[in-house]
Amino acid sequence: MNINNIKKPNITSEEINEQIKPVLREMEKVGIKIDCNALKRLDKKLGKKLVKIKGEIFKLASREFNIDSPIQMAEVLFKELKLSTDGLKRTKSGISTAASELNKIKSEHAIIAPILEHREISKLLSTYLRPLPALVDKNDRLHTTYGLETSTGRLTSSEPNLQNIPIRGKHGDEIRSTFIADKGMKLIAADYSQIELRIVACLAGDTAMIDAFKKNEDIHTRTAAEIFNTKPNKVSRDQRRKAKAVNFGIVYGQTPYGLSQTLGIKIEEAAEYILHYFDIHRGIKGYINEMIEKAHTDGFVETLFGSKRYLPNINSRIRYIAEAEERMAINTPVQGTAAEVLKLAMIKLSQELAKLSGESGVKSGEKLLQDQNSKLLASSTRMLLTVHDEIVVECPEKEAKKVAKIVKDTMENIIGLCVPLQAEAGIGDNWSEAK
DNA sequence: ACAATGGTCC
DNA sequence: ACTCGGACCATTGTA
Repeated sequence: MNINNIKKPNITSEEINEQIKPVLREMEKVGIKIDCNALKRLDKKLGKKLVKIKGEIFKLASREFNIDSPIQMAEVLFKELKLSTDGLKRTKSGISTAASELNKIKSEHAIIAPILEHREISKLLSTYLRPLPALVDKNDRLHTTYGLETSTGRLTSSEPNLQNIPIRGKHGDEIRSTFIADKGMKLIAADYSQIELRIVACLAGDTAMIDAFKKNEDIHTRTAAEIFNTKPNKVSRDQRRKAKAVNFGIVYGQTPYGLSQTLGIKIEEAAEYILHYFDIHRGIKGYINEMIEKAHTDGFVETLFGSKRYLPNINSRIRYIAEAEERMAINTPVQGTAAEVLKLAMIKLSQELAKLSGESGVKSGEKLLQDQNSKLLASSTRMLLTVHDEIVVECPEKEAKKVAKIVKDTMENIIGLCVPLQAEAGIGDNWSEAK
């Protein structure tokens, strides 16, 4: 890896993981408050809607069946209603009824739209709205468990997973807004902007990309201008959307097929975009080749802080297996380094926030003030959540602005890359508002 | 109890 | 002919 663009870290990934552990245990213990009543109201509202949609689906299918069963769904759609199956993905047991596939035949029959809506709502009900209220403590707070065992170095969150709480979709905001700050407190949500792209720009030493980030340009617009041979101010919304998918895909080792699926365009068109992209971004192309070559010869790749991922099947004669590991070889250093940067920021931030409750707290060492002090700590500033490139903090209302600045500054200055790191911090009474 | 399928997040 | 990076969880249906 060409690390000439980056200062050599003086800490290893193992040390980072040791230091993040107590920080995570503390976050788990504190938990985050949710508005159970709001959650139950939403449950009721969407529950009613679901019943209505169910009726529509049965009417259009001319019979009742289990909508949650892909087998029965496929039978209704493809045997009874005889919807076309060509171009649709197959599963072991027949035709796939995944949303991405149903979207392709949406115009064929009026039953598809309510099915998709049913899927969306039943997902929210069964995974979030119903289970979460049952998991709160006596203070209405949810406590997740963070894990360190991933192949890239990212954190996991389980029981409950608070890293996949809905944010897109029709009801995303409604659900996020049930994650609230305690009385007298505010939530601060801060996330890195395009941290993975910034990291790959540096790992790859891609001059065009480094230049863009240094000038604080809109990276997707710039990419669009590049691949569509136009000026940034002439880029259309659709061109920017496509360029965003291209940028996104770089980090994943995206293929023309994958990009065509994501964008719903022809493979040939996708291939053109990618080729044109690599023509301009020689650094990125070089990085990809370098990682694949390293994985073939060494059997592993590594992150900036030295976390290794072994790829034992990269020399497999079965092509798709070898190719899968080649994509991991491309992605792991990027995703893994981003994870390390976030962990470092969390470690530093926990220290900064601890200092904060120290200064605003007790002035003398009097014994009497000790429980006052512990009360103060209970309502003081602390980290609650982390979601891969985001940190959520809770703090007293009056300090929110000050704390937001500390969070943002800590995240942005945690490491000197070849391009600036940027973090956006928002303040609100709930998670949705704070973003 | 477990595999398959599908869906949510970054 | 067919595929993209990393997780966790709910439901169905079979063993």
